[in-house]
Amino acid sequence: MLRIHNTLSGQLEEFRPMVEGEAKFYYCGPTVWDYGHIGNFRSAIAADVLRRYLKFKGLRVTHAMNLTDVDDRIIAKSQEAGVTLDEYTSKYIEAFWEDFDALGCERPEIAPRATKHIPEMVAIIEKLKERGHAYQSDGSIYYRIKSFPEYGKLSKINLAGNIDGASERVDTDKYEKEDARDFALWKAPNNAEEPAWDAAIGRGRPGWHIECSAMSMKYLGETFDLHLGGIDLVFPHHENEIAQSEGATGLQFVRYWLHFEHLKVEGETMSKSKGNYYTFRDLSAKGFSAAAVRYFLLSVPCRKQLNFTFDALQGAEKTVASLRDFRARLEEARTEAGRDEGLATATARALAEFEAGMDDDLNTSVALATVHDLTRQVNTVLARRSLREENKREIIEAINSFDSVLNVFGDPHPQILDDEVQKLIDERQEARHRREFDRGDEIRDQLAERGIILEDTKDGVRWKRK
RNA sequence: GGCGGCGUAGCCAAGUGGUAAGGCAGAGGUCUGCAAAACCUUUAUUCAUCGGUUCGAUUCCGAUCGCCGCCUCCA
Repeated sequence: MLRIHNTLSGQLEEFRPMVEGEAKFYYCGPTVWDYGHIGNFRSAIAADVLRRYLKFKGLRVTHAMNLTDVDDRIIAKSQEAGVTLDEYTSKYIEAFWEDFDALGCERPEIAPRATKHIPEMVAIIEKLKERGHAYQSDGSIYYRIKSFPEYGKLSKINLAGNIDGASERVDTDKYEKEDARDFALWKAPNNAEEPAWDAAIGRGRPGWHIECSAMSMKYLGETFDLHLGGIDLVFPHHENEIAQSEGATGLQFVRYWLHFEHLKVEGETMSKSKGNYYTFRDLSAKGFSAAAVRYFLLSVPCRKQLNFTFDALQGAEKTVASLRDFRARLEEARTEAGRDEGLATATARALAEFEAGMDDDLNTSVALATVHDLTRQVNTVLARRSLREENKREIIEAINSFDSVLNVFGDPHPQILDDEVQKLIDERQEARHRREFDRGDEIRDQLAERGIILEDTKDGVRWKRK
């Protein structure tokens, strides 16, 4: 029984999908120009872990996510560069999916783009106007917050009080709005050159929030199970999505809202001005593996802040290597027939504890702890070379189950060595048999320089890539 | 000013009203020709500080200090 913290109720709730055996969720992805930093990927990986866990639970998953490909900044930057919106955004979008794949995330079923869904947004805006939730002012269209009394139910925000308290920072005169709290659904172009769309509601471009309402409802239905995103989206983005969607349909929009906490870097906010802003590509350039980055980012439950440090990432690198080696050693292990009951019990218990941990609001820390407990126990048996056939099969199955959710074990099947390296390894073995250890060590060093690490075991020599 | 989150060993951290998971690093050992890997042992009388409630608090309450986020445009 999966229990998740629902931002809407502020409580831990049992997750019950609308349709038995099926889960539909939407994940608000990053804006194209900001796609690559590790905070965004922490959220993307958290969404991936949820997706994988729902499948682990036997649910059929429909997952949609977007990358925002139109906003004021994108428009400004594309104009600066003298290219079309599409030309400007496509390189970021390609790069995003490359990183997404590298980090072991499964692609969503649906990855819609705002710029391809203008008519759907316009349709919602028209409906909102009909129902009195929207009004036109100066060529732009705004949402009338007064018309939606439930406004604030997600973020629990008390706008009236806040705007008074923070009034010195709100320049209300700047807007042609009935109320400072109202937000734009459709924006009139600032100038004739600006990219814009012609629609029945006028020439313009969509406001930020309307795209997610339009695309999520188009692909997942007017009411759907889960909506996820970074905690910074709670207000105003998701609050406004609720106002738009529920205002237009009169139905509950989303049943469970999940929000992921932010990443800190060395205890501080990650920001470009502080010089502690890291993208996944920055870390790759420093030699860290995607597997280690993934492991680190998912090692703490996504509802908790996580402090990124290079020490911790270094540690993740070691851990991930040992998991990968463990899986390889397990697959290669020689066995005797039969089944050790103690180990079988430990395997079953690890699976149960893993699931219990994940069921508890996706507690990946607990899930990983059970994985480590099991691998240590199995390593002990492997070291004694006393693994039984039945146990091996069960343990491999358990590891595959863990990894179907976490995807941190890496590829168990070693790549093929080229002939030249194989020849050196053979030569070293012969030298060692003649007890010419200097020659053997020389070859070992030589191979290490080429990134191939040798380990001598009772069953012969093993190799792995650094 | 309003609202919320956090502060646990050198690092990343889980967690609970009943006496501190896990990973990395460290120390000692086993194995090895030497390594590597793996295993074994070990590493917080203590959970920011100070009070309170309780038979008992790291866990609940209050205060203090420190860090993070939202409250404005933009994703």
